[in-house]
Amino acid sequence: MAAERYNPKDTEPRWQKAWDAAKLFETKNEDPRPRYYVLEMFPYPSGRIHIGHVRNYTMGDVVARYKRARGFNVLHPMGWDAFGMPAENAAMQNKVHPKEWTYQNIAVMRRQLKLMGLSLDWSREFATCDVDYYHRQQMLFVDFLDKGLVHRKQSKVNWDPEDMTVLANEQVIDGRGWRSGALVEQRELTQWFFKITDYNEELLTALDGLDGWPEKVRLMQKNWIGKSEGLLLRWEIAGDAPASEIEVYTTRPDTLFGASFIAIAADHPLAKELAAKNEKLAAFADKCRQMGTSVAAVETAEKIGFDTGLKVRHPFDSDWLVPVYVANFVLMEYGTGAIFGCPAHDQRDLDFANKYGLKVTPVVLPSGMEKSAFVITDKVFDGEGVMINSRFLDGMTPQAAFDDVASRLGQTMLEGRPQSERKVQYRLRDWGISRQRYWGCPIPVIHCEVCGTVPVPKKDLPVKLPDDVEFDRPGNPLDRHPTWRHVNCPQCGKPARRETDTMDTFVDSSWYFARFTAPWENEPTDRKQADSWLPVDQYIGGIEHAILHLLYSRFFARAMLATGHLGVAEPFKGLFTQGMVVHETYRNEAGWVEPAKVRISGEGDGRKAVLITDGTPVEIGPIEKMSKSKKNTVDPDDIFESYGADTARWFTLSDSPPERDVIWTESGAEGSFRFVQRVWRLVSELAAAPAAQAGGGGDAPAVRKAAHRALKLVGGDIERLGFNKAIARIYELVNELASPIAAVAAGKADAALADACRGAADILAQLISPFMPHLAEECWAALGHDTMIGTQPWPVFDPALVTENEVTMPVQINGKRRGDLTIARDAGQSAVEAAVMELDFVKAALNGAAPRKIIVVPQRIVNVVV
RNA sequence: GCGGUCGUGGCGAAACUGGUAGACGCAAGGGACUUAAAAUCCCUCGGGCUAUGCCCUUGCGGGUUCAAUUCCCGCCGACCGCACCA
Repeated sequence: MAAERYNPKDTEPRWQKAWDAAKLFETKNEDPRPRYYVLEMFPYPSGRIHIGHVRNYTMGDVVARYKRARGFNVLHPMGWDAFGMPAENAAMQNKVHPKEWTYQNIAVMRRQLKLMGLSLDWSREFATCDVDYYHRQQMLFVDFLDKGLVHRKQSKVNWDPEDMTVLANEQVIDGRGWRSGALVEQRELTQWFFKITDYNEELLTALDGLDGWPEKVRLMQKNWIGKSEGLLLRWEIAGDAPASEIEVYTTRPDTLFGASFIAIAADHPLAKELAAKNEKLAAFADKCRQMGTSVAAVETAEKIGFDTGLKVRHPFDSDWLVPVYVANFVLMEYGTGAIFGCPAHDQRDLDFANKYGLKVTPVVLPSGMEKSAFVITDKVFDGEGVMINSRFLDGMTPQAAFDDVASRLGQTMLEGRPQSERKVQYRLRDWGISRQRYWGCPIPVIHCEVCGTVPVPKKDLPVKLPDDVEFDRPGNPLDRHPTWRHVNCPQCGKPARRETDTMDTFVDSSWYFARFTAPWENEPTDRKQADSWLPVDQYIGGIEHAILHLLYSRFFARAMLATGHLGVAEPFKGLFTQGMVVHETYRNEAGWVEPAKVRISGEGDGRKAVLITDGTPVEIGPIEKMSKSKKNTVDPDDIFESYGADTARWFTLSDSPPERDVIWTESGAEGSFRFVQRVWRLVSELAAAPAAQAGGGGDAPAVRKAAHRALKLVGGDIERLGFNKAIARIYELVNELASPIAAVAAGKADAALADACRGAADILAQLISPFMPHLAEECWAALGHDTMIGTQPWPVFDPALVTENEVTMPVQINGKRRGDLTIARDAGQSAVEAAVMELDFVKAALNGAAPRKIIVVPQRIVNVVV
């Protein structure tokens, strides 16, 4: 009667085949049931999947399987974010073509993902480097161009000297390329840009409606868009100068009477003109530019300036002359490249003023402080208060003063124009998408000397990447290709040349979710299908994409809406950012040591690690993100091989909340595997139990109650993506079922208990099915069902089974629990009070006196205050 | 510097909307079964004490409340994002 051990190597491939044969996870667009779209961020085909992918895709799969069981027509597709630099690096290092390298990796990773038993619709699979896909992306580009959403301009760009390509602002992290880590340089280049700034206000305000997104991500996007409301303010230059005025941007016009200098950027047109005639200034400007290239320098850089000798007139007092400096902390890229400095209320201005001995006049007095006691030395005041030293603004709040200044200067004229106007400024810049690389989507444009830049006509699309390219030198192979770039102008027919830049790979991932809804379509999307599937109900991926990919996709949806390819503006209704899988690190004199070679003993501070082979000590390092260099990786294939996919799936969702990192431990994985075996043992023992029972007791209602309670809680937990909690509930249920099932298996229970156990086991199989689908199928079959559990509806929770007529409430004396009271569920306040007064420990506490108060929270708690 | 998140046993963590703090898992210790091992099962597992009970305990210090891990104020610490953005 001893049950055989569960063998995932046998069951997992068997059930995967059965699902495939039944086409269980292929989604039909014609299916009339309500739709649910769950998507995990598609992987870059780097070579092999890592355990982080396992966690990410398991989360999506749990949701997909659960929603399917709840009666939804679920779309759960998979594809490959397949263009990008690593393929070219591999080409250069290993003499393998990027295409070959990429598709080989895809084949390996597809096989690995299939081992996981994910309920994916593989019939919709594509890679972004498929001609079919980038063809449609080129169609989108041409339509965007036509609609004025793409433009070409010369600008200062971030140049990654190692990857020899341009990077978007979003791809520069701490002054370094996000992929290469090389220090980024500034270069002037002509580039293609998507006009994401056309949507800055909308991208900002629509964030409020994204209540299915983590607050953190919304905030990060909000800060990235960086809206500020202020005033453009024109200052007349006194005396002879190359210009007659300087325009500044300020968010604090209320502090205008605290102004003590004007500062302009080294790249400001006026600064350039002055520098042309002033060698010292030119040298100073050069110094500023050099400092500007590295963020590290900016952090420590001192505020320095150069007095131009120019003076401007204060807008409210033409006799008040303010000096003009060129300063290193003013950016040409933001606002007008010129500011007015109010040292008392801006820390940078104060540092600058203190260095150059400029006047510091406080104009906002903190509420409740005496004017005489208010002194600014080296720390500014930037809080709320009341205006002082500001003539007609005195006594106002800063907000009122802001409005007063805006309205007055909006009416005074300077050279025929209002002296100021309200201006909303954003930090967000247009998205530069040109990359000087081969392995990307070609930008479908032709440069003609006569006609200018001409989009490739749609009938001539796709512009295919040539296969015969050389990677023997750095730079863009498309540029060096002998024939590819030569083409006749589609307008005039004269010889012209192709654009050789390709698109940023973030373009590819900005609309793939829409393509999945109809990947066979000739147009980029099938409007009917896209509109009814989108927005994605639940999107799951890493927090590292909080800005880049998620902001670009939101822009793309709007651009596709404007060009008629989509009917929705927001691509992702629900967003979940999952944590990583991390692992402890180990090292000895020889360097990092693989976890598999280490044995651990002891606990707490006394934990010790030794090398298994010779017992020499190993230092236990910090828990870190898995990386090859620290050798703390775990290969999913090894896990599948020794424990099976179900164990890996179960473990990566156990213990830690999904948004937090989970620590991979060998003992934890073994624990999960033990649980797999435990479930199988219980189910198979129950299935093998003798039909004739010897009678005798067991609490059948308690078994049913436990199962239904778990059913209710696990369902709720999955809905809220509380996978770790759902798993804890399932453990609880199994603990509760263990001894009743053992009794049934031993033939020592009556028919009622046996019946209750079979019902509970059915429920258990269904509860684990989203997490461990292979085990669930095996149990379901063992329990005598001839269906697949993957086709079964989620069981209906029966509230009557979990409510009881009596409740047990804790009873507190002065807020401390002293005992409990079991009483009818619907007992009223007075009945509870009366019952409590009869309890011995309450009588003892009262010692004959009457209680001061009795608080009764029905069905919850009683507190007696003495 | 600005903005945000979070501090609970040896460890990962639970605790619905202010209502029994530590569910569940890992590790550890003890025991049963076994010739033995594996597997499995049972018990203990925040700290203290004058121990059938009582006291303390959710980073620290205050406050509100009958009642605080949860709300408020002030510190300390960790992590994340942005960063000369006017």
